Amino acid sequence: MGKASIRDVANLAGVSIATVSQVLNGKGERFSDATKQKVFAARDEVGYVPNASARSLKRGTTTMIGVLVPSLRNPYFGDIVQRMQEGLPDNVSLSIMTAETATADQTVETLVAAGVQGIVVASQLSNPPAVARSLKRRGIAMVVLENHDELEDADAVYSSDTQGGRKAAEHLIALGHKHVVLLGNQVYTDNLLYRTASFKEAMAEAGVKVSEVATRNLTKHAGRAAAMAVSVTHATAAFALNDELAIGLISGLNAIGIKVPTEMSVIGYDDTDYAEFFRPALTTIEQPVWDIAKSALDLVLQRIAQPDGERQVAAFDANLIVRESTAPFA
Amino acid sequence: MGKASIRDVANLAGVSIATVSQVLNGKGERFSDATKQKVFAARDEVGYVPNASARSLKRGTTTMIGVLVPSLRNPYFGDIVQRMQEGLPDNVSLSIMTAETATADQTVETLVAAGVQGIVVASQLSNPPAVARSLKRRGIAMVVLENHDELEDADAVYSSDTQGGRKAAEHLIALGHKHVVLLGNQVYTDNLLYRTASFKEAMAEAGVKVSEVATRNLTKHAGRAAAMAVSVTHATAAFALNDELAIGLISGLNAIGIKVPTEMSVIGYDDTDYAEFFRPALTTIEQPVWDIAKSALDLVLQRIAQPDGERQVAAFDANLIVRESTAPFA
DNA sequence: ACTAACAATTGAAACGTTTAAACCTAAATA
DNA sequence: TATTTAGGTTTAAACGTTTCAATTGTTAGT
Repeated sequence: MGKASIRDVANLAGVSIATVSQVLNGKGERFSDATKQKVFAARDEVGYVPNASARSLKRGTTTMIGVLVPSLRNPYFGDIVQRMQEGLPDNVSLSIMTAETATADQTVETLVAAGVQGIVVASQLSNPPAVARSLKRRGIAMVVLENHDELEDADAVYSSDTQGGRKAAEHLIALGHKHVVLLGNQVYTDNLLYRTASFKEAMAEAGVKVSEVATRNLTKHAGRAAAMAVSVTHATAAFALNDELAIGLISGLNAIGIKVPTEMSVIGYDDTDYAEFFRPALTTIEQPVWDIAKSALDLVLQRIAQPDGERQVAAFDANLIVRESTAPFA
Repeated sequence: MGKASIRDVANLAGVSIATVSQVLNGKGERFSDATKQKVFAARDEVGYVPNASARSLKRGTTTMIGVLVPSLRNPYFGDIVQRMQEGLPDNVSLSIMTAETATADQTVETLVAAGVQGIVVASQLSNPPAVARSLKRRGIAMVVLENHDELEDADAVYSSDTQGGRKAAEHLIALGHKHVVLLGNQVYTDNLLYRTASFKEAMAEAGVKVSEVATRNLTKHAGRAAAMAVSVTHATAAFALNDELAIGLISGLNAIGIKVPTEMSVIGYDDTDYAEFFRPALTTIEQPVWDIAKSALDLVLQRIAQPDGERQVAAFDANLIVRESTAPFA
């Protein structure tokens, strides 16, 4: 009834547990075929599956990688996680957790306690360098999905938010807008900080006025709720900090009778799947999800294999995708 | 350098490892305050975190629950997972994996090997009753997110697809449509089987013609690709097996100049967040995600605590949400 | 026949915890 | 004074593996 252990297999096969272990782990070059057969047969008969705890206790290593994202409700992160999952080597598995800023540090500890070998962090930590240092000291690999210069103790992969913010700005400038709103969270994460800073900087250079409208978070609902606040600024274009927000904003704008893009242009960020399908199709800044996910996975795996290599950083371009939600200022 | 063990804490504090263990696990009623302080201080100094493998090996129990969903790219599942995550008791964690039909069985084994205590399965298994039996024999709790009558060895939670399919049909019938298309996957899962069967049954009763258009999968892209095939049927309404498909279909229809809902009505399934924000806002069948996620979590936890109780089933209603993507047959 | 080499298998220690039981000391009771 | 009680702490076994060194047969070489 209780799960079968290696001992049950050994007894049934009439061999020692050492034999069972070696045969089942493919170290069985030296064992006779007869023995191997007996072991496999016994394994199948009792339905033996190695106890993961015991194995990783002995081996001193799990084969789990933790992934920490803010929310799986945002398809951007769903996509990242999905892609990492798909690219996973056979013997390793992902432990996915979600945590907003407030609980991110604590969730990292949960992951560590669960025995992960490495962590990919997309959530905003309270103090990334400190967490990175602590993890490194404990021999756990960490790669962050952000551009943080002071992060000496963690590998990083990101697409340039500085570039993305600027491209969004330049697009709006090129369309002739003179007053835009920056729609975003008030609890800035580092990525968003770069994104907004570069946007504002570019706008300042061009002499375009930017009004800021804060939101509670970066969801569609928050975007919709902000529509009125955006409209009273009398700006002619808006930069939403992500696509979710943009979609919500457009929906809200629509509800109060403001047409996008004729009366107001909206540009998003991320280029999630939905951007293309939404109507008006979203003009947005593309983050190369596929590359980000793949690099993050590669980097963390590599760091686990070789803890003391040089710090690695993979930076990708953020690209403007022009669709229907932006138009020239008439 | 290597991670600190309980022994390091004990040495530094000048006590035995038993003391450390007991104090740190709150069994320390009998220990003097002085000792407790020393232990805590030592723990903090060396940065000790209990080794999860060793702990669960000894305790004979992990605190991990596996979740198996088809894809995190579909916000329906993202939402379910997110909600389970949010409702999680403090000491337990979720191990989320994705697997389409082909690999679902194997992924269950991966989860088992990782030491989960229970599994919530939303993916389609090759042979659910067999998997359920096998898991039960090994003392692992399982709850399936589907309505499967022969599943004696697993708890289940679902919203009635039979009801949902019928409600979708009735809505279209009430609007006066005489020829509709059923847009869906050719690899039917059990849930979808009920969904389509009841839809077709209701349509047959009402004497409405239904044309079937198969898709490769249930994604937005598949929906868009099917637009032409749908249009050539000359049906006046379509039932898409989920919202993703519906969104894709509408987008595709639009691209070939067919207006929704004036020229064709489209109804989806799931009522994901996007249904409400999409334009035209999606008429769809709501699945009570919150209830489903919560019940699934409760049930699996309960089953872990008490493996030999009566089989539990939680069934919810599926509700029609009328928005803008359906209109009377003109 | 005697050793050497080899093939096949096993004994036993170790991984880091938890926990029941045992132990020690000092104070309380008889 | 002898004995119990209680408080405070430790000993040691166990959990299920993996793995190195040791052991047993066998066969080959001289």
